[in-house]
Amino acid sequence: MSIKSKTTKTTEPRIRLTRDTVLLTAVQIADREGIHALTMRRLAVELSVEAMSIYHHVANKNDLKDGMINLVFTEIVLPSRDDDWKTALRCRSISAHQALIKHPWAVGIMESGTVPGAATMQHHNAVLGCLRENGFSVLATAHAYSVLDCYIYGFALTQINLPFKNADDTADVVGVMMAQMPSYEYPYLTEMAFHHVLQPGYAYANEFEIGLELILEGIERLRGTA
Amino acid sequence: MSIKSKTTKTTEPRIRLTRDTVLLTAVQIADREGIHALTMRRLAVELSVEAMSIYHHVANKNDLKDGMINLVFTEIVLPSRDDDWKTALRCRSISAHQALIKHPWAVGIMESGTVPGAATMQHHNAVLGCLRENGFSVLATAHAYSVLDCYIYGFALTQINLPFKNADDTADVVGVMMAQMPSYEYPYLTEMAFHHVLQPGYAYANEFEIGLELILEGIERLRGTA
DNA sequence: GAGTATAGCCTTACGCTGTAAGATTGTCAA
DNA sequence: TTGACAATCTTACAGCGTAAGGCTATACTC
Repeated sequence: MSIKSKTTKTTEPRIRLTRDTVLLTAVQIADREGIHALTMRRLAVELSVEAMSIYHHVANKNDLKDGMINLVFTEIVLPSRDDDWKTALRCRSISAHQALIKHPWAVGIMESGTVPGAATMQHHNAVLGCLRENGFSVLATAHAYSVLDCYIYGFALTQINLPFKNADDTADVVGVMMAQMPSYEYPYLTEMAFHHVLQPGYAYANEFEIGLELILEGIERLRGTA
Repeated sequence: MSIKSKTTKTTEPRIRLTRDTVLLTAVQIADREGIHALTMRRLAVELSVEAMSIYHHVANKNDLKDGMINLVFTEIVLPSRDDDWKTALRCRSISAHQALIKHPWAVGIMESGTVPGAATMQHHNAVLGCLRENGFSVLATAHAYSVLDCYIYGFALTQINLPFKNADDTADVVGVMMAQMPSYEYPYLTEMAFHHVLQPGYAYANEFEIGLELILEGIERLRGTA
């Protein structure tokens, strides 16, 4: 029973926005309907608020995106100190890949200088630490981290941009592409399509761990080098 | 002297647009001023034309982007048949990296299902051929191509999104970042900054060929496998 | 409890975007 | 010369991010 409740016009208690609810709702919209559906007005509707109210919790749309990216990093498991470095990095890499696929807009909006948030910094620090504490020099750590993360981001980018999302799609899309072009023009592309991509059970996502293992083995050889 | 030239109003001969000039001009704008500066009206001005005229040569802005991407692929050298597979792939990979850095918008607009153009298809076909003709099975080729190209795209993405562009920038940006955060909070990040990134002569771009070599060696081990 | 400052939310408005619809005009074939 | 058609232009619209400023519920002071 508030003081106001006896007056004729019971003004509803204002549900107050927070930066976290704004970011979380934005991520949900982007996940469900794509990053293009995420407009300030659309976000406002979802928050039962007017568009301009959001600007009291984020500086602008770029700041909103930065916060969203940081939320994605929150989901990535840090390399565990209980495992050997290779296992730890493998788990963390698979987790990172999953997060980027779960939020397919993330890798796309990293362009144009995002400001790293706390979770992002913590993540980078932990991965660097995993290498440094296991016999990698500073230089070797830099090399290893670069090649590993570039692969993870590049794979996610590639997978997300594939025109097909599942096995059924694949047959359709590849079928149309193959029909449009004479098979003698791109023979190796055609071969790859028929002898690999169109085979039952094919899914590009399976490729991730194969490349990951190749790179982890390469990183192993960096250990102990200057 | 056209027939019309004796009339009072000498109508200038219309300079006719072509898809190629539209695409080329669009690439120039995006290169010079960033992809955000590339609007249909801005492009129209550059072409001395009204915005809607462009739509007679491209279906819509997405089609424009597809064409631009294909133009970028045009610049990437194909793996040479005169070299051994490793040299050929190395040259092509470095060339691809250069093209993506020269047109930093390219990797960013590959999102959301671009339709591959002829140059793109030819490029993929040639790289696949380079592997298939040198003792790689279809499966090994798929693995090799995936890991290699993911690395190239991921590296370009990473390099482009770095907050600093040159050595001078680096000192500034890292300096500000380090000042903002207590060094004990992210010790390994701090170490990497001071002992590697801030060292004279540092440039992240140099990292590319190191990771590339690591991956090429990994690919070599795929040769002859099923 | 009353008064007041302020943070949070809303209203209005502006210049920008991509592009649909249809008028107009330059060019080329007959 | 004429007619057809393809290329270009004009106008218009809905939706975008966000600047400026008004209103009000809440929280702090006395």
